[in-house]
Amino acid sequence: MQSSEDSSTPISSAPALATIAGIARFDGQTVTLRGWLYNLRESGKLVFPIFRDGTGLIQGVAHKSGVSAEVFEAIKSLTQESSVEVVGRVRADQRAIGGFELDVERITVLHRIAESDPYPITPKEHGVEFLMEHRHLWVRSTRQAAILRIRAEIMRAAQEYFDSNGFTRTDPPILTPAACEGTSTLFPVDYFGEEAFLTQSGQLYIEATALALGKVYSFGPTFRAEKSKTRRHLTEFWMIEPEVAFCDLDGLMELAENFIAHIAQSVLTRRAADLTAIGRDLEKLRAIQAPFPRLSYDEAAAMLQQAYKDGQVEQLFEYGNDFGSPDETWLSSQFDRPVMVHRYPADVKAFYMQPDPANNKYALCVDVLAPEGYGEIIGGSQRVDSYDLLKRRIEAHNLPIEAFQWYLDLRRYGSVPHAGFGMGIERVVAWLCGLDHVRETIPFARTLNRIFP
RNA sequence: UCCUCAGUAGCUCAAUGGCAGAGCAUUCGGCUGUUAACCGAAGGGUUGUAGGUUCGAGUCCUACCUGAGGAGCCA
Repeated sequence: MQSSEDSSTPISSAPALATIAGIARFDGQTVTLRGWLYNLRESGKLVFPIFRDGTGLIQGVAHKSGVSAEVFEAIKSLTQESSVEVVGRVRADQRAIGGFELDVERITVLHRIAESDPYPITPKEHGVEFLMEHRHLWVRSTRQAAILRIRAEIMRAAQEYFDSNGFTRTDPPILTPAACEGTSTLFPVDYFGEEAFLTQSGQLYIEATALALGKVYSFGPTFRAEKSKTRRHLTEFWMIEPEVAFCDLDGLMELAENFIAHIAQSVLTRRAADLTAIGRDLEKLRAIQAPFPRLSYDEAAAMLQQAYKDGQVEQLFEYGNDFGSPDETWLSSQFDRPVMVHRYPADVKAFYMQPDPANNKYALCVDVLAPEGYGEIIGGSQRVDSYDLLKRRIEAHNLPIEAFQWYLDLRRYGSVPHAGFGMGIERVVAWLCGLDHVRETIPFARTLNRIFP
């Protein structure tokens, strides 16, 4: 009977299997590494193969007089990204990038890439189109791998925050019968002859589960058929959405700032090496602590109008409109941590947002704008809890009332004040990593002009 | 949908309207500590597509295709 540990037994009989990230504890010992050739340098009778194994990079060294002719030739003729199993002695060395080198003793070439069809992504520069066309290979690069590890940590920390604060994860359906806010930005699918849509938000559904379980969240992909071609947009992206019964706007803003601060500090603690590897300024992340600055829409609008007078923004902000992208960029650049803008005019916001009792021209909503021009990362609100008002809103927006009967039931049977928000994971990854574009924040980005590979 | 920019070797880019080039990658040779190593050599092209102007077009004009950045909309 084979034990499960056999899966980590080297292919050839060989010393203990090690990973590059955990190589330090094997100093002076002979180990087996499994991975790929990252790059190869030669200097006469010396070869320096650099290996990667998914956890890091390590430089190997072999001297012609130190190994058999077969081993030396095998290393010398390796091609980039050929897969190998290497046996060698780990040696601390100041000259090496990771602090350790591997004196190669034996090598098994699992798959050697032919010279006639070399690995396309070389260690030099490449353009966006070429890299996206080869995304399935691009993810092997150290930078892309680091970003994906940071993404994984952001997702883990986000779930951890809710899981350890009394929330229950309740994921809504991805196939949905009707639009939340109009159908123009939805992807239609054929559902046994009926038209269905891919979800663009699970919010309405988690309002239902929040009234069942109190504090809930959902986490999954969402789809928007917006023809947006910017560094902040994907057509398929991951959103994490909490929804809380007996919660008002103030409670929601407190939740949002504590949630974001927890994610930022977790990434800083657990993925500092990856952040450094991709060139992120860690000081900017250390500043991300609650509380965050809060601005009412009116205060933000006044700041924008003053900024126009001072020549800091190009276009005069017209009071009553939603903020444009350049407006958000300028506003967020005034702070060293995310800024929460609340109480927008109800007219520019969604039908399900609760009016401010102090002035019903305003909606009890909040947008969280990330610093450094990364834009809106969270949009949320207190929800309308009155049956009559919600029904009037649905009718005023010309939405099909039949499709919303179940949603109205939530106000018909034991309605309570409740609030929630949605946070786009990719924008948070782009922001925390300091990236130019969200296409690098997800393994395989779906954008306006790309659904390949 | 609109605005702007780009498309030349496998990749990244040059080329005043006048012989289509370099670096990297690949192959061959050299080098006993290289750090996107370096040095020498070789192979590698229907200049996105279709028209047009011109003695002559990679270069100018028109249309289309593809991509990028931005606006609107959004997370």
